[in-house]
Amino acid sequence: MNTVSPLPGRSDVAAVASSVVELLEVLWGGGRDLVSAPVSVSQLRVLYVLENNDGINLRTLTETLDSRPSSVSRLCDRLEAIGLVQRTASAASRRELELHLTPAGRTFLTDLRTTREQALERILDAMPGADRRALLAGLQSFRTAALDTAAPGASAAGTPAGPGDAEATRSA
Amino acid sequence: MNTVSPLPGRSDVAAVASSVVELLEVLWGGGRDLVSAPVSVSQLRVLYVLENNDGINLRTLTETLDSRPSSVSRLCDRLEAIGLVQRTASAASRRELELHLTPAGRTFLTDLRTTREQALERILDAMPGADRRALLAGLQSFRTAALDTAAPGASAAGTPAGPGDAEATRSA
DNA sequence: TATTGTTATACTCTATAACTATA
DNA sequence: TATAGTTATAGAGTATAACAATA
Repeated sequence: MNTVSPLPGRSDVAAVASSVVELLEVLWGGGRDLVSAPVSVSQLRVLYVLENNDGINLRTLTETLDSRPSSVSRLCDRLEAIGLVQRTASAASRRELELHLTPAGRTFLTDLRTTREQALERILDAMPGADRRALLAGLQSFRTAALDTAAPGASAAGTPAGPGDAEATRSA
Repeated sequence: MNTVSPLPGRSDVAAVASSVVELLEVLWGGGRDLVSAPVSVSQLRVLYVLENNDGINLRTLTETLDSRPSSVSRLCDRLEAIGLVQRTASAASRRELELHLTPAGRTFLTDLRTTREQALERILDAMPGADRRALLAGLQSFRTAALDTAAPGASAAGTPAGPGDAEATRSA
């Protein structure tokens, strides 16, 4: 039982912790520039929501972010300008629109998560293995409780399907 | 061993988790409006730093926040205007100044922490006691590792003296 | 008339650059 | 001259209100 290589689920811990932080960002309101993101935190929140709710309209996105239509419209302007998001016409109604993550948008999120988890792993490396396992168990349980408690029926953030996922990633 | 009242360290967990998030906010960049704070996250970060570094000058505060003097100067303008921060003349040099948290500033932070920890406790209540204890142990260890790894010698955030503090809250 | 999305306007936050005053 | 702090000025984010288009 060493602290170096053959440790069970070291990057699992990083993945779960990362998803908890993402949860907190949407739940509490957001981070800032986080790593070396070319997008702001506000824009990042948009990407998170679109990742799990592809094709939603601006109104729904606004409500999910607990923001205002004008702000979200401006956000989408810039996200579309840098090619991470796309606005398309809605099939249902001609006054609505569909918001989509572009392939570049998905790639960006993947890269961001990798960067974050690597940063977390540097810290986790300095922790005793027992503590790391305790943290993993605790965070998994916390995430489940947070999802059930604060976001009943909403699937705003949280990585689509984390490695250590045994419970409800989205409850409803 | 129930989940309701006589649980060991339930608010300890909340306090430690809250301080970890505060750590992440300064370490990673910040949250947003968080609860119902009358101050922005940027202003909140200033308060955090001043709480642990009373009387520092604007240059040092700027470096700690990894920002620019002009931005921080504006931030202090507004924080001073709402009475949470005070600028005083420096004893050392006539071209420097000392930044202080006012009593109102300290009260604000105390109230904010209470609000946050209550919000956390609502989630923690939904967790099995064993998971809660594991989370506590894991987060304490994580915080220690994060302080030692990412901020060697810096004491930017982290509640002054948390309940479950056994290790280095500030390392140098 | 109600709803979706946008634009008009204003304030905060951030940053680069220019400025004042010390040292 | 170098440093501490403050003002320009400009871009991004947010919000309220007014507007166009659709239902």
